[in-house]
Amino acid sequence: MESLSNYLIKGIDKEKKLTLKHQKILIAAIELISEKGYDKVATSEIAQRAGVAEGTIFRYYKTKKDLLNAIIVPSYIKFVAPMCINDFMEEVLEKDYHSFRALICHIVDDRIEFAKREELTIKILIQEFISQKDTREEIKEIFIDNAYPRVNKIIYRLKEKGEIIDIYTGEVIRIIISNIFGYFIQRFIICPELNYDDKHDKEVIANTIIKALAKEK
Amino acid sequence: MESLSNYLIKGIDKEKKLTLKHQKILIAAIELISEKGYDKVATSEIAQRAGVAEGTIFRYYKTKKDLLNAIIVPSYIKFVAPMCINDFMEEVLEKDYHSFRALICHIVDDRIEFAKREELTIKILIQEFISQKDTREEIKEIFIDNAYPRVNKIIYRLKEKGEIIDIYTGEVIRIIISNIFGYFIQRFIICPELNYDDKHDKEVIANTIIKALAKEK
Amino acid sequence: MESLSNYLIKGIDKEKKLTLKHQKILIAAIELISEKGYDKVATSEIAQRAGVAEGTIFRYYKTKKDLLNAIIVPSYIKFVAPMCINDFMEEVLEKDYHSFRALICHIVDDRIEFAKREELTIKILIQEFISQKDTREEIKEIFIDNAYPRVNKIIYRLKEKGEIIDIYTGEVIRIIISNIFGYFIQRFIICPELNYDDKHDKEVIANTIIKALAKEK
Amino acid sequence: MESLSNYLIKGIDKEKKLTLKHQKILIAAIELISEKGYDKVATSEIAQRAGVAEGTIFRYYKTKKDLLNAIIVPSYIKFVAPMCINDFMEEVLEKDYHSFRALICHIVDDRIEFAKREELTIKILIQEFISQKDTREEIKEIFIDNAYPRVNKIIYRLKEKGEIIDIYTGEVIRIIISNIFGYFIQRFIICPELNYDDKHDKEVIANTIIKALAKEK
DNA sequence: TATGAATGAGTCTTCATTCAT
DNA sequence: GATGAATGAAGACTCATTCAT
Repeated sequence: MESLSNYLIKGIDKEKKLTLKHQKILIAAIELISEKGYDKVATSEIAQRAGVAEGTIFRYYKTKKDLLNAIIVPSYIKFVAPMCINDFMEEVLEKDYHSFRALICHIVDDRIEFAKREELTIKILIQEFISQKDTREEIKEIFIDNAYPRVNKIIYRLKEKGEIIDIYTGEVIRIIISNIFGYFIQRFIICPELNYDDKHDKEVIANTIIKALAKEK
Repeated sequence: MESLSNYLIKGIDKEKKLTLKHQKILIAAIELISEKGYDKVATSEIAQRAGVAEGTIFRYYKTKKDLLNAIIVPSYIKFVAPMCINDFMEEVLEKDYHSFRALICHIVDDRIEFAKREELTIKILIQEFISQKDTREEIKEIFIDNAYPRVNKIIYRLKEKGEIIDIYTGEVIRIIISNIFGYFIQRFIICPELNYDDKHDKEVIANTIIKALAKEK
Repeated sequence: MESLSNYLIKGIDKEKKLTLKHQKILIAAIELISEKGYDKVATSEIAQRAGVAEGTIFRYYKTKKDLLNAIIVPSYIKFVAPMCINDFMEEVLEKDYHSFRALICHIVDDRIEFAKREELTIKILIQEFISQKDTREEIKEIFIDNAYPRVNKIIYRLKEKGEIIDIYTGEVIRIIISNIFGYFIQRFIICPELNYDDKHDKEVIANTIIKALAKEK
Repeated sequence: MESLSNYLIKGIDKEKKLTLKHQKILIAAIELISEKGYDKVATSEIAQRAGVAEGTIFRYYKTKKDLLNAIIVPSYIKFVAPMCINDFMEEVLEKDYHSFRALICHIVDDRIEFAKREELTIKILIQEFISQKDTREEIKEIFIDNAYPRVNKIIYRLKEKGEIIDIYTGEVIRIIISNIFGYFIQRFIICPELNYDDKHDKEVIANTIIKALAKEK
């Protein structure tokens, strides 16, 4: 099985030009896995929905697990990527009095929009992250190597500027992630049958995080 | 398979006096499932760790799924039960200015202590709830039937008294649950290798929830 | 496993005084096996319906197969017995012109009455005879050893007297049995939901056999 | 499991070109089931005799029961089919004085020849029909839907023409079937070790049926 | 004598993976 | 590249039988 790290390096630009069959396989896999979960989907089922022979899947992915990674990892990376881009954060942080609010509002808005676009893969990402130990370990590793140092620096800066309260970085991250992913889980997994008012929801989530973290002045 | 609702009614006190083998099976199952996840554990493996013939498992549980339920459901019920007890909440709510803070502090403290005691089953509960659709549906149903009406009433009262902000009940619940379970997931699933300072953590979580929900006065 | 022959010898008078539990086991077994077939009934099921512990069954019958034999064999023996009793047949045969008709009518009437009384065991007998090779072999052996010589003699006598046509004994037997058991199979196995007019049915069956076998004069 | 009715419609011509392994599986299954009965044969045993992996069986038949149906149903249909063909019967019935005799002789001859060709499947058919309730129900249903109306009409016609005695259709059918299948049971199941003189046997069976049913003139 | 918990071999079935075409 | 038949290990579950109490 190829490791997630490999995907991180060479994975993304792979998507340039997939063959039609390859695309169909990916789409079928994403649909089915998001419906039933990785372990509950047979490769034969994916092949059937993709209109492809079962063997063909194994031309593109040496193992079933690789196929899962091909779905999860890019999605994960795209999800975390913004936090790895220097300029964006820096810029936000240099701004005026409202910068922390602006930062959180931006993150919440951006990530919810992203999750709406990639609903199925986000759903898979969450489910596999929670239930598959190895997937979790690999994603965790990617996070620690790539996103964490940067995020840590940003949070450190915010604390210095007196924008946020003085709790551990891990806690700040947990509070942000819990509230955003708590929403995803409610919306995409527990109650997908309800209607959601994006604008209202974003506001509530952003406010929750801001009130929890912002330093009272 | 017996329905979860049956467990709700008659399940808990069942644990009076299990035979030794029965206990061993439960313990082995809890350990293994919490380590690897329900689908990844074979009944033969459970039997082996329990020092019991495979067939013996099926004397106690008609199906493997029943065994899972015997683990998950009591745990879930005990987790949710406090919210179903009238007196407790009522009492807290009648208190003075600090009542909402007291309520949240109590819930957070109580549930974290509970989760520490039942770490393995809580872990299983979370993982299966997220990854198994049917488990989720059943638990959801129990919640809607039993806890929701009561919780709704309490939240309504808090809103009336001007203690908490005016957002939907679902959102209040999500914020509370996200932050508590977000902590559990971090502590028990993602980073179980770290040390945790209970007192500090409870404070941070309680504060997060309170700041997010309390009405500014 | 005890052989059928043993039952033949010592089996019947066994029924003198069965304990209550023993009786209940037999009754439960007969009901269940006639409903579902020997292989489809679990000993645990029999024990349950009999209100007896599973182990108790094995006090009375060393194996499950022995239990089946205890049901089948007496039923078979009672079914075949009349043909082994000298006096009855002799007597009939000595009678006047209508003797062959009388014989067949008597057999048909007698065996149908018997089958009605013992419907469940007859049903079991037929089913197991057809589907279980070893049961069949044992019953066949009993027939060849006990009933056949006698029956053969009777048929021979009837041929001599010009009452019946000159075909092989085996064929005579087959024609009689086919038509009687064909009726049982229809009545008890294929269409048990219909109502049956005993008098009419006996007539039809007897006539069928008589017309087929009687020598035209 | 595909319903028997589906087999009725599309099943027969399926046999065009089975793969070699498929054929081997069918042959092994037919042999083993006819020897020991469906319930007594393990799929692993079939696989072994067929020289095939056990899993291969399940590529061709979703369940073991489906495999049984694949054997029984075509055999049953071919057995009953002649009675569903208009022209044949019509033609026979239009004939002269000997038409009823001709009809029965034809049926007896034809069906015995068929049974000789398909001895093993006929054996399976009989055994499973008698012992498996669900198989019986399905075959019964097919008979009632397809063959019965046609057979009923023919019998009605024969009665009108004064060819046969006035008894219920069900009885006519039973007499015919009992005598033909009684022969099969004797020949293929009870005493397969004997030699049979086809010509003689056919005559005896046909005569039995004719004498039983024909109206004396 | 009666129990019923325990056994473990045996059953059907699934499915990721391989490979000859 | 693409196929899909074939594999066989592994899975959940059943049940006649035993045996300590």
